[in-house]
Amino acid sequence: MCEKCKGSYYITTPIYYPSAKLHIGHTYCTVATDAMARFKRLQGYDVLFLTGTDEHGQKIEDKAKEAGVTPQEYVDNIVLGQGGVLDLWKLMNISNDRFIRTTDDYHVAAIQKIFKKMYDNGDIYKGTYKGKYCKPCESFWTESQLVDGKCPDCGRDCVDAEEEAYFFKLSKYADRVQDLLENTDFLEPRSRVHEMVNNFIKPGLEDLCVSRTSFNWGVPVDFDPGHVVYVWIDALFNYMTALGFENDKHDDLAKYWPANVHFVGKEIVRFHSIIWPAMLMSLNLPLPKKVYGHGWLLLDGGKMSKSKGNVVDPYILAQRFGVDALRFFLMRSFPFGSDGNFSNELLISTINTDLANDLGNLVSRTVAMAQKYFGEKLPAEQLADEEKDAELVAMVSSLRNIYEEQMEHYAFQNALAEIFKVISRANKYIDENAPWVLAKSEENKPRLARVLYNLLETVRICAGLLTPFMPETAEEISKRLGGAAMDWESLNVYGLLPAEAAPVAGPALFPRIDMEKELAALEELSKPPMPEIEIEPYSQEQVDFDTFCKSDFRAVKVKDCQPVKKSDKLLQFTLDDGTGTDRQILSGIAKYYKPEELIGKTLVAITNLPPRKMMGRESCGMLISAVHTEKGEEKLHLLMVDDAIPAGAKLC
RNA sequence: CGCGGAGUAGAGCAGUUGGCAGCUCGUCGGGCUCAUAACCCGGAGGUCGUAGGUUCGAGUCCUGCCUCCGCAACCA
Repeated sequence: MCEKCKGSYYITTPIYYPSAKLHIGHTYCTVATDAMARFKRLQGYDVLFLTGTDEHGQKIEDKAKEAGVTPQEYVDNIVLGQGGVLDLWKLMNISNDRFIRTTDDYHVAAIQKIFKKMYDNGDIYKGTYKGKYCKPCESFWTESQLVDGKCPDCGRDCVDAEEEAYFFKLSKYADRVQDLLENTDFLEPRSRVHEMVNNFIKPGLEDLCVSRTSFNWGVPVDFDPGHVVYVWIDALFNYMTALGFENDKHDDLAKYWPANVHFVGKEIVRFHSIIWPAMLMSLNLPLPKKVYGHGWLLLDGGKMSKSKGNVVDPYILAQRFGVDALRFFLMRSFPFGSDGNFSNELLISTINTDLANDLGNLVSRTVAMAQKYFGEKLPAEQLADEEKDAELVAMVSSLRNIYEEQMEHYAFQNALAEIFKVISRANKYIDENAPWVLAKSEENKPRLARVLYNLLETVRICAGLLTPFMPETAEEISKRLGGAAMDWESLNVYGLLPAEAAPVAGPALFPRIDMEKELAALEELSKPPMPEIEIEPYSQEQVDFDTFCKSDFRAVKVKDCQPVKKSDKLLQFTLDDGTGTDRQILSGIAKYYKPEELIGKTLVAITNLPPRKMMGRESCGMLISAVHTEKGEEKLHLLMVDDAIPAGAKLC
């Protein structure tokens, strides 16, 4: 096969759930996929790069209701609106060929056909979702969710109940999926395989409930009104409907399926490595060649989450530091397969060290010397020095293949490290050859010209290989070198830059960032204006007097208070409630109080709540606290009353 | 004994199939003046969490233990 027709390459990101704006974690995954897609294009593959959004489900329905809009309006705003998903990918210079939304007409119609096909072949069957039902709560629970055989919400008895639903025969494919995971390199990194097999396959795969009747915002099951297709089939098949599977919108299935790789976050590895292959097996379709579960960006050592309020906004970072710098940082700093600790300090120091000091400065000093010593272009007469040039030339000559090897294994961090080893070597080469000394005598001009040529050629190849990560920077460097070639083949041939190269000066590619100042500025920006004190909105619903009177509030004295083992939230109280028998109550307030400081206090408790087990211990009642929010942080104060009040005194 | 991951220099991390413990930042000393106060060289700093085992040889493989993180559980 000729070099220029290497065949097709299909790569995907997950389709993201637009229940809120996307953050740096989504950006990380998409940038990685983009880098891989651009790398494959550079190599000469015919690439299809797909990303999109997964727009159905209960949560979106709820969010839309909250916002007072239709679900469609809600997702349209987050996907298409200003600062939305499409805007973000445009800003980040993402080169996706297609963007699929699960609300697209062709996808919806295709999903209905797929569902019917699996129903017709017997792998989807109508069954009953057997569970426990709590009548007062109107909630379904599985056996394992029950606490002591009672409703986990209210502690009351549950009854056996059945609800009609469709199931996919996942269990039928358990053996084949286990074989796929254990005996092929379908799922990478390898460490994820153990997790999947031990956690989900070995305990026994149950058939999967693939429809819902509890909400409407989804693809309707067209032959059974009232049921909507649940996320598994709806979302996972996007990878195929986007190519024209069961629809006429596209016609690339033969060309691109099976996918070369699905990049997914580790939280959805399970869906992609177990459920997805099983469904494809059911339809007798080829499986994707690989699923790669990448790590997460952690913040302060923990998961990023909206509730923690520590979500990093990619917009702010891209606007302050530049898109290429941000893309570079994400790929350079973290091994793709494992978690990494994100921090602004690391971001800034990476930009300063690699991009400003090493790469930017190398380009700057090289171009400046060429112009200073030779004017418009280098002279053709050049003198190589075998001994002095050998190491640099050898490193640059072998760089493309070393880089390629790393890229093929999704080791972006290592691929970039290899490039920067060469950049570093080039800076050293300048020192070794001291061009400013050579420039002092006319007879050394040919040698000087060759030294500068070697540097320019090094920059050409390094910049070319940086294209997948920093497309704009690579293009700018090509211009600075006088329009240097950076196609894949040329990056493997040392000496392609014309001897009479005519470099062009320009402003610093990556100005150094003042760490202290920048951190302070970011700190300011990331602080959303938090109200000093925030209180819970008042209830609009009225409670009738009789119902209220049923609540038996009592003053209680804390006899003892202990932390609960293995729980970071619970405290166990032994209380004197005036009856002569100790009352035990568990309360999730360990974050706010040290156990010992509560002993002896007089508190208020509601005593006639049904007992409830927590972490295996019984809690008889609830301690009353005052809660509010202060600068975005939840605050809690136990109600402590006058110690003169005797234990058991009724509050009314 | 729920599942999984991690513990390597002051900080952040790399160490693929066992073979002289490395990188970046910081720090200390030196060099250079082309360049973005940058670049180059050198020094200091590690009982590789811990105890045992396999081996000629273990950061790497095996076993026990400790600590941290994620999932799960729980948050009346």
